[in-house]
Amino acid sequence: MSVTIRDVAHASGVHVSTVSRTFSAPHLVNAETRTRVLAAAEKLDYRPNRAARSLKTGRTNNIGLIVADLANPFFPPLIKAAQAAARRQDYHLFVADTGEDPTEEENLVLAFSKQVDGIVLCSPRLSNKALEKLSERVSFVLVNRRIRGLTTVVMDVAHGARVAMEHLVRLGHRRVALVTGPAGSWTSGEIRKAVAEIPGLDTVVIGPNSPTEEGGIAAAAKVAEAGVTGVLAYNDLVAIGLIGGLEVLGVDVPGDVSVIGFDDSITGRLHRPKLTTVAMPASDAGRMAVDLLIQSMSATTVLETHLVVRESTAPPRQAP
Amino acid sequence: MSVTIRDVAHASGVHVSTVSRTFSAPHLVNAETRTRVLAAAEKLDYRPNRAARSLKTGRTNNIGLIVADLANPFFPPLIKAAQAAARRQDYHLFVADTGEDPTEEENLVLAFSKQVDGIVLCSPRLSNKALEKLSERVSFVLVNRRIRGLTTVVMDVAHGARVAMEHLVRLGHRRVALVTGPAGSWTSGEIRKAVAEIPGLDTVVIGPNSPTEEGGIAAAAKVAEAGVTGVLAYNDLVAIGLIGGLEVLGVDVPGDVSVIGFDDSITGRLHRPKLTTVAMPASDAGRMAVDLLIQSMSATTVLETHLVVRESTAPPRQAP
DNA sequence: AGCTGATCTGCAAACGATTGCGTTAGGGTG
DNA sequence: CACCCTAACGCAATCGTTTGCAGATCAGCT
Repeated sequence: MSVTIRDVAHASGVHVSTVSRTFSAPHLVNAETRTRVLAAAEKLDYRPNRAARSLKTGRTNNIGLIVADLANPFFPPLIKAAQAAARRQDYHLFVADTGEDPTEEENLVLAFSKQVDGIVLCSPRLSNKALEKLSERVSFVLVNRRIRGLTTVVMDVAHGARVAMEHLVRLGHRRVALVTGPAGSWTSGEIRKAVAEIPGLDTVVIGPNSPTEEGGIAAAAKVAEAGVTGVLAYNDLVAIGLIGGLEVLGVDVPGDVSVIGFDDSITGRLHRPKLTTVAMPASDAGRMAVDLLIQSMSATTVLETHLVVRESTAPPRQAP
Repeated sequence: MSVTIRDVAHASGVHVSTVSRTFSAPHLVNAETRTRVLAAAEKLDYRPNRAARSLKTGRTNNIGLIVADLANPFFPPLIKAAQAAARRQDYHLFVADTGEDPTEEENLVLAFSKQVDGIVLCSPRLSNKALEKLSERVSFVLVNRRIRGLTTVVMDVAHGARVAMEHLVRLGHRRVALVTGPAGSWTSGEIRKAVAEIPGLDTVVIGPNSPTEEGGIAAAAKVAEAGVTGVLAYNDLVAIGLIGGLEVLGVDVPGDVSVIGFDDSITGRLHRPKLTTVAMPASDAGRMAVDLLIQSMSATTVLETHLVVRESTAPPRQAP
């Protein structure tokens, strides 16, 4: 059927092992032989059978990437960067989507485990215990979740949240709402902790919420009732949903309430009013995660975040 | 190392072939034996080695999905649906991104070809000839590209374009611009042809353009100079970029110029002014493409599009 | 000439599953 | 009772590579 190492061996008059070596350990074969083999391989259009290779070696040259929701604009840049990094080193990337469901997350990890050299797990919702257990079966890198002993790359959301809140304080806001994400979200927890430590700020926590536009819309009424003049939302989608919801309630952004998002996603960037948001280094995270995986390094990397001030924040209406 | 079919055979007192059969052809093994084997497999936490299986069978249970740009909001819903459809049938999905580069597209197809049972190729930029050649090496389904003999699922963009233009005509517009996509784009060509056939409409074609926000911004000046009162843009990103660019030039949308996008992407949906756009059934396309691939059916499927009228279109300022 | 080492290549055993074929046991039929 | 048939299972070859080991060749040195 398809052309194998054996055909190449025949065509170039050497043993199969020599052909194998010209690909996987070129320095072990004579330069002249090597060119002869390569020529034959080229002529026959030979491509190694990866299944056979990984059966023998135990490695697959594949990586799995698992995210909560492919359609959430936060992830595509991360996936894109991860794919590019993988491809640069001759790895291929499986991508899957848990639909925010921890059980499905576990199933996916198990399903991938026999077929990849490692998994990049973004914003996992599984418990620490479950993740530690899984890490015995397959190596992985966690993104935006910190667990002792597991290699992780996290974005400094605490810093981002602090800077965002300081921005609101500087504008004159004194009472603000934190519109959080889903219950199990590590970043949501980090943000909450960071904000609690900020002095001179009265904070009301609204959540948990779905990390989508709908989540933001649903939270609008509570925000309006909370008597706040500023909001830090879990992500850009929530911020946008919230702005829309507030608009319906007759609350103007940024006139009556200032809103800050998280992510700096394309959807947020193109929204009007232009969203003030905490930029997350999603591309860097994707790239670093697969690089760490391929080098099978154990490390915990912290990536910086920064505030992008645009038009959804302003001083409160009756400034003190 | 890891637990194999042999261990399960030992533990349940049968031959390996019986174990194999309890998984791949259960009806061939006695019910009692089967439960015994399954119990042993469960206890040992056995998972079949897919590399070994595909080495023997020649099938991989993997599918490749290739898109032009992962970060373009048009694709994530398609990818999400494709992944879900694949997973439902115990397939896994490789995802890759060509960066709009035909050469990379070909490389990816070749790289995937030995490792998947088929490829979903979205909006390919390769020539018909090249695609036909490639289709001899690996089976694939084309999305939004029609080639005789290859199985495809396309969205009826011609219909969408006609309806969009009729919408403009009904509002009173007589001279409109078509802001096209990249040179090799099949959909761009279809739209162009469809629009050319519409009577009573003076159309100026502006392009090719990058299918991004930047592409739209770059086209703004030409649109402003073209003396048109309506625009059909290649996609939502281009439409949004265009609106932004026009705004800078002091042209109001929809006051001075009406703009229609394509895709109905999340980014477009959340934009202000709310974008009038042609909705594309991206999720359906993703799902259908992988279903067709898995059933290895040869077919050409046409998916409907429809116009979503929102706020970026209005009658021209001085109505006739 | 003989020895040592370095290079290069061939040999053959794996890796873990699938599958055509052969064997066995048991039941049904004439 | 002899026969055939079927269901259930074992046997062993096979998929395409990799890799430890050993043999062959040759240069350099004593």
